[in-house]
Amino acid sequence: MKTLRADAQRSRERIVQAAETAFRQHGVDASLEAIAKDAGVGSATLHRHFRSRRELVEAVFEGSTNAVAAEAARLAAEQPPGPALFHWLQAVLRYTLTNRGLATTLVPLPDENHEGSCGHDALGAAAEPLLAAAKAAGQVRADVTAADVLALVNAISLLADRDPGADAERLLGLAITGIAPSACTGH
Amino acid sequence: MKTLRADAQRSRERIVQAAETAFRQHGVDASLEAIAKDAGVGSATLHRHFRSRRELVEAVFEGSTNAVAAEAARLAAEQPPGPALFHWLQAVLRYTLTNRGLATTLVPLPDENHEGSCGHDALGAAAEPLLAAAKAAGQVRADVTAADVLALVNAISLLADRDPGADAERLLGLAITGIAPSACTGH
DNA sequence: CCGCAAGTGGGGGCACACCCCATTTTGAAG
DNA sequence: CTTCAAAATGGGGTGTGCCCCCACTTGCGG
Repeated sequence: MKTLRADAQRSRERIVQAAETAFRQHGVDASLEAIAKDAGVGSATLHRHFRSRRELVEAVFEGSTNAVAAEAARLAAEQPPGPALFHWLQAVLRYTLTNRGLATTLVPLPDENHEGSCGHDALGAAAEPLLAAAKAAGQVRADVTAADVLALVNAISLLADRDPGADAERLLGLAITGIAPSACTGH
Repeated sequence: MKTLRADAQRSRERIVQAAETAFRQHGVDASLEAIAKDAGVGSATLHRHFRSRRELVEAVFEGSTNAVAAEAARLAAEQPPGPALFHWLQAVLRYTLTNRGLATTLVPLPDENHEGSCGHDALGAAAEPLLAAAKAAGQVRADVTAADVLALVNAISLLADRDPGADAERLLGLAITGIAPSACTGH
């Protein structure tokens, strides 16, 4: 990033702001052209700043995603490892639920060259220490990874995104404590 | 349903057949117009038979969904309750994974007036007895419902749909046996 | 103050969903 | 077999949205 020109920077901010409003009102599938018009820029400008809808969505939610990631440290300091992890996962879930469509952009793009932009990474990094602590305390199975728990939360978010009738928090609770306590999954 | 006219019936079948091919090749987001053309009908005809893309998708997958539902009975007869349930859930998961995009249509439509068409119902009905048996055998927690387990499978399907890197079967295993064996979710 | 690269936006191309309505097809009654 | 009204059809029109081209404007280092 080689220092955007001043006017370009302004355009970018206006677009993100307009997008934030539009996403809140019409979901993340809001018309990009409408966003451009609201922002007072041409659609070409929007497309130059954000090559894809996804990029725009990530820019809009970057701040709040980092805030949720930061929450992890706070919880780790205030609660024992097990509950800290659980409550943080709940927080992540609630966060995605309050922004319909956000869940979709938190799952890593399959072919992404991984330039670190994806908000998924921030959450992954935040989960790591929480999970490690919970494992050390023997409250979480040793063979579970941060990617696993995040994937599960994300999966539930995606479901709740489409089916408002689903009780996402309940499902998270079930996934954590397990549906079948006795391991009947073997042979 | 008041007996479609013969030609209408023929059109309908040709559309479903063309759609099946198109969905396999381009996913469930394939162009409806292209499907209509392949089927040799006008786009208006397609839209009259299937008021929405979703309706068409459901028609295409109706048969195989019922087949998976039927599989439940077979497993129940051949295996003890616990493994039967687990293996059937695995089967449902694999089924959705082999048809990218299918997972989306298996989640019930929020406002649907529930005319029974939704393939979700068939799976729900199939899950019920399996789950009841597993509960009776004490291999599954008593507070879990059929809707719960299916929701979890569906959630994982949705995730895997978007992130091919996710190991869906592994996640299902985790959700069933639980991430945190000791219930650290309390207070 | 100048020049030019960075930045801009209107408008065009394209693809798709969805619908209107003149026309054809069906099938049952006479 | 003829007739004909209702059922079914499909070409084409409309609207919307994404994306890009390219002539034009603007910030800013010299």
